[in-house]
Amino acid sequence: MSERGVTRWRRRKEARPAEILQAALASFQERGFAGTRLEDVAARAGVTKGTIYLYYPSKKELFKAVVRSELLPNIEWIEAALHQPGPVAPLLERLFTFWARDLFPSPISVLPKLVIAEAGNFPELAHFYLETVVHRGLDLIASLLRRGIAAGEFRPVDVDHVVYCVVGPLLLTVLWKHSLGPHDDRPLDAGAVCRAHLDLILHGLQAARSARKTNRERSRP
Amino acid sequence: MSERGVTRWRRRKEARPAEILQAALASFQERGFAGTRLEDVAARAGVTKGTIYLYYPSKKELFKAVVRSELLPNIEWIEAALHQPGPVAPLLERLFTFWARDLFPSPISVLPKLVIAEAGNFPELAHFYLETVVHRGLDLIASLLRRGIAAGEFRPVDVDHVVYCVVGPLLLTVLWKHSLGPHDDRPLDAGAVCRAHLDLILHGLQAARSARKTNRERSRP
Amino acid sequence: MSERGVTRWRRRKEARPAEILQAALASFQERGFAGTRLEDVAARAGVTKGTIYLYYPSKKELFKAVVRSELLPNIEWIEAALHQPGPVAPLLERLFTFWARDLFPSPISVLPKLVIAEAGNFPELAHFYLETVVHRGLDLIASLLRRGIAAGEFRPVDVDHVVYCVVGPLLLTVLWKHSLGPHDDRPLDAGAVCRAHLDLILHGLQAARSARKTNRERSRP
Amino acid sequence: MSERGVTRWRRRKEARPAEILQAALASFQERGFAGTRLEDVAARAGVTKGTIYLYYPSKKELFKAVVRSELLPNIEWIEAALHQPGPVAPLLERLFTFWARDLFPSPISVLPKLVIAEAGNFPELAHFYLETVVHRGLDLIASLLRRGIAAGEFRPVDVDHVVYCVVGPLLLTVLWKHSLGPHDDRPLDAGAVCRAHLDLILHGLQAARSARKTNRERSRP
DNA sequence: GATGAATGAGATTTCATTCAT
DNA sequence: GATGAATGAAATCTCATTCAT
Repeated sequence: MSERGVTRWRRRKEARPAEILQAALASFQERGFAGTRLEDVAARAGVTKGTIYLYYPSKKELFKAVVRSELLPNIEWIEAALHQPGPVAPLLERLFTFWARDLFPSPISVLPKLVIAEAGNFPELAHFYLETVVHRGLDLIASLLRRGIAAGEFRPVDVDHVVYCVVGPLLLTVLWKHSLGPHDDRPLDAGAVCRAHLDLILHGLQAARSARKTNRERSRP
Repeated sequence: MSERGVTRWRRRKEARPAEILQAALASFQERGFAGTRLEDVAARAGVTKGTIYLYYPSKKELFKAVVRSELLPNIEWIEAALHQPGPVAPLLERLFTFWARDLFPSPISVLPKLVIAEAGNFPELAHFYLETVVHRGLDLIASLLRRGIAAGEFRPVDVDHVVYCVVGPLLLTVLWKHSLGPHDDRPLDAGAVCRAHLDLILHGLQAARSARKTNRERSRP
Repeated sequence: MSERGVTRWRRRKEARPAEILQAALASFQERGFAGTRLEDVAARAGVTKGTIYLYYPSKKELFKAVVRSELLPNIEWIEAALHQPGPVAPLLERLFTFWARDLFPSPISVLPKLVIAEAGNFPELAHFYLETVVHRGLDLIASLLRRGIAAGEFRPVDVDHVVYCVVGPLLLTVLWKHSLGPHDDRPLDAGAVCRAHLDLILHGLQAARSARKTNRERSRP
Repeated sequence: MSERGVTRWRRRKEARPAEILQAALASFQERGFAGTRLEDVAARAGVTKGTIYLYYPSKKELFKAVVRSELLPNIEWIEAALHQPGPVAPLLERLFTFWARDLFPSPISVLPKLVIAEAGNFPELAHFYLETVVHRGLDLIASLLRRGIAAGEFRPVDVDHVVYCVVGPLLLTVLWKHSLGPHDDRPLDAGAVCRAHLDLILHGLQAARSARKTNRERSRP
C-alpha cells in the first residue's frame, strides 16, 4: 500500500459527498426535483444508489444539502460584500452585477425554479428555503433600502413591498433561463436586464434632487 | 326520456370536457402537475378516471388543454383593456390594478407557476405559452413604454429589457402565492406590491422633470 | 353480454377481497408477516400487486383484515357459545373442544404466532390484536371463572392470573404447530393436550371436595 | 507496547466473539431477528460491521450462535437444581420460582420467542433447540410428574400431555413479555402467574387428600 | 485482525393507462 | 358514452454482505 494509494483512496472518499452534490444539482437542473431519480444522481456521481444514502438520509436532505453547500456560500458572500459603509447605490450595483455575472450562469441558478415548482409537494423544502435563503435575501435588500432612505440617498418608499420589486426582475432572469428561455427564439440577456433594472430602480428611488432642490430653492426667497 | 331529459343529458355531455378542465385546473392549483392524480380530477368533475381518457389522451394533453383553455380569454381581455389612447401611466396603473384585483385572486394565477415548473417536460406547451401569452404580454408592455417615451412622458430607456423589469414583480406575486406563500409566516400583500411597483417604475421612468423641464424651459425662448 | 357473463364477472369481483385474504393467510402461514411479499400474495390470489391495494391500503391493513374476517367470527362464535347459564365446567369443556377440533386444524391457528413474532416490529398490529382478540378472550375466561367461583362450583382462586394459566396450554398447541412441531419427531396431539389440560384445571379449580367431604363426613354422625 | 498491553489486547481479542454474542442477544431482544441490523450489533459490541463477519459467516449463523451460547448453561443449571430426592411439589415450586425470579427478568427470556418466530426460517435451529432445550425440559418435568405419581404424591394423570400444560403458562409469561406485553395497558405479573399456576396444578395433581391423610395417619403410631 | 465504504438486490407503495363490460 | 377493475412499471429507501486497504 503505497502512500499514493492511500492518498488517492482517501481523496476519493473525501470527495464523495461533493461529487454527489454536484451530480444531484445537475440532475435536478435537468429533470426537476420530483423527476430526478436517485439512480440517475448515483450514476452521474459514479456510485450506486446505496452510496448516496451513506451520506444523505433522504432525497429531501440531499436537496437541502445542495442548497446549503452550493447556494449558502453565495448568500454569505453577498451579505459580507454588502456590509460596507458608504452610499447604497454602488452596493446595489455590485449585487446586480454579482447576480448577472456569477449566479445567473451557475448551475445553482436553477434552485429558485425547483423550489417554486416543488414547494407544494414538499413543504419541508419550502420552509427550509424560506429560512435559509429567501428571508435572508429580502432582509438584506430591505436593510440596504432603509440605509439609503435614512441617509437621504433614496426617497422614502414602502420598503416592505419594494423589496419584492427589487427581487422580482432578478428572479425572473433565472426562472426564464430554466423554463421558457430554452424554448424562446428571443434570447434573454440577463446582464442587460440587470443593468436596465438597476437604472430603473435607482431612478425610481432617488431622492428628487433637482426637483426638490429646485422646489426648495424656489420656495426660498 | 322526455325531450328535456335528452336535452339536459346532451347539454351535460357537451359540458363534460369543460367540467373536466375546470376540475383539472383546480387540482393543478392545489397539487401541481406531478402531484395531481387523475383520480382526483375525475372525482372533482363527477366522472371516473376512464372518462377523462375519452376526451384527453393523456395527463400531459389534459394539462395542455387546461392551459390553452384558461389562458386565452384572459390575455385577450387585457389586450383590449390597454388598447387606449392617451397618457401611458394610467394604463400601467390599470394593468397593475387588474393584476392585483382580478388575476391574482383567480385560479388562473397558478398558470405561470405551472408553466415554469413544467416547461422542461412540455416543450410544446412552452412554445404555446410563449407565443400566446408571454410574447403578447411583453410586446404590449413594450409598446406602452415606447409610446410613453415617444410622447415625452417617460425618459428614454432600454425598452427591450425594461419590459422584464416591469413584469418581474407582477410575476413574483403570483408565483409566491402558489409556492412559498402558503408556507411563509410573512403574508404577501399583492396589492401593496403592485402599488409600490407602480410608484417605483413611474418614478424610475419619468422624464427628468425639474432638470429637463428646466432645461427645456430654458431652451425655449 | 349474457346474463351469465355479467354474473360470472360480478361473482369474480365480489370474491376478490375474500380470495386475497385467503391468499394472504396462506402466505403469512408459510413465511410470516415480514417475510411475506405482497407479490406472493398477489400471485396466489391470481391478481397483481396493484390489485391488492385496491382493496387494502397497506400490508398491515391486509393483516388486520385477515384477523377481522377469519379470526373474529370465531371469537364471536365462542362468546356466543359460552353465554349460557348453568355450570361452568361443561362450558370450559366446550371451549377446549372447540379449540382442539376447530381452531387448531384451521389456517388461522397461525395468527397467534404471527402476532407474537412481529409485535415488536409492528406495534400497530399488537394493539389491534390485543383489543380485538386477546382482551376479549381473557375477559371471557375470567368471567367464566368468576361465575364458577360465585356459584360454589370452583374454589376461590386468583382469577386475574389464573386466566393466563388456562390460556397458556391452549396457546402452546397452536404455537407448537407453527414453529417447532414440524421439526419434531414427537407429534403433538393437540386434542390430548386439551383434554389433559381440562382434566387438570377442573381438578385444580374444584371446590375442595375431599376436604369438605371429609368435613361433611365427619359432621355426619 | 508493554507485556501488559499485548496481554490486554489479546484478552480483548479473545473476548470478541463473546462480546458480539452479548450485543446480538441484546439487539435481538429489542428488535427481534429480522428487525436487528448488524450495524446495531456491531455498534453495541464496539466493533464494526465487517468484524462480525470475521467470527460469524452470516446473520443466521450469528443467531444460532447466540441461542447456543446463552441457552445451554441455563438448561444445565435447571437440570442440576431439580435432580434431588424427596417430594416433588417443592421441586416444582423451585422450578416456578426460578422461572419467575431468574429466567423471566433475564435477556435470555427472549429466546423462546425468537425460536418460535424463526423456526420456519431456521430448521436447523429448530432441531437444535428441540434437542437441547425443549426435550430436556419436557423430559425433566415428565420425570418429576412420574416420580410424584409413583410416590402417591400426585394422582395418576396423562403425563405425556400434562407436561405441556405445566409448561404452557410459564412459556406464556416470557412470550408475553417480549411481544404483546410492551403494548398492553394491563401489566402482567409473571410472579403472580407462576404462583397461581403452581397452586392450580398442585391442586389439580394432588392425590385425594383424605386418602393420603389416611395413609399418613396410618403410618403414624 | 480490523475497518468502513460501497454494493445491489429487493420490498412496499403509487398511479397513469387500458379495456372488458 | 361511461365505467372501474386491473395492470405493471417505477421510485425511494434498507441492509446483509463484500473487499480493498
